[in-house]
Amino acid sequence: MPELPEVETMRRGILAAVGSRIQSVQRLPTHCQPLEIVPSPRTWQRRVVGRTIRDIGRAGKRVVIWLDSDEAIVLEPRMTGLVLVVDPPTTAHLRWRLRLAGGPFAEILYWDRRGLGKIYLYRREEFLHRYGPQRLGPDALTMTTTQWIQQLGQSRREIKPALLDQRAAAGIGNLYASEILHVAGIHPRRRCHDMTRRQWEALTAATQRVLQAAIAYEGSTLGDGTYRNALNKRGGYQNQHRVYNRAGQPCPRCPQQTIERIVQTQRSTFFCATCQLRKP
DNA sequence: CCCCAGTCCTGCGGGC
DNA sequence: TGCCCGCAGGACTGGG
Repeated sequence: MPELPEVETMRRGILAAVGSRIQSVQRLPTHCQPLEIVPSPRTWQRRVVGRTIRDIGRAGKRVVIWLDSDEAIVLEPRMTGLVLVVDPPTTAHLRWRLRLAGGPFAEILYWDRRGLGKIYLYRREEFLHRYGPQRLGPDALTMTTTQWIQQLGQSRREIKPALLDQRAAAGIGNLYASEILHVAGIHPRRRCHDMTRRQWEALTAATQRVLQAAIAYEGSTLGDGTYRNALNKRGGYQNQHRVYNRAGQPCPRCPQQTIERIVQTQRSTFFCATCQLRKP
């Protein structure tokens, strides 16, 4: 479930590791396979051990650890991955460990219950190709109205599935797509090419408002309690959700109406049919 | 090119 | 009570 706010929280949680030196890198017990780690463990040793962490960034929903060798470790948590500097929720699903020296953290851990996540090691050119503008759109947090219209203004798709397309905008997932459209007052089935400039402006503002607030609350920890920050603490934004997982409950903007759940491209969408109009 | 369905994976909750 | 099935949705693949 980690989307932009959760991954940004992970990034901030390990940011103080900048300047630390990597003492070892380990794949943890094989009984928690499969977790794809590319390339081979030997290559990891050779290219990573002894390097210093120069910067920690984010590429959409991935944490990027930049080394002084100009290589990047990319942590892609997908559904249930966590990046931790303290003991994980369980030892069973601990997948990967970076031991550090010379900074505040002894280690950075990667834990993943379902194991859908991935970890990559890229040289700068590989990274730029992999996450270049062809593969990954502008970061949703700072995207402008002009960029939104450039990316999706001509598309005949419905807006909600389009928000999940990482080539259009990087970082939005299923939860925040519904939240953003409710704040913007846009119907999830509205076609992109039918949206007015005023609606794109509303979408831009809503995206920034929702994602920034979610970051301030350190992300959303849903009912299963999986998502945690780097210190294994829950996020708080789930208490601010307007529509997500709230089918049948009153709309926060028009309390006499109830939130509806529909399915678009095999994924749940939550919205209010009264204040999210299909027409402008 | 554009878009959608299928795939991976685990834990949980509903139904019987 | 115990079992089975469906569902949750990240990113990617294959195909219409």
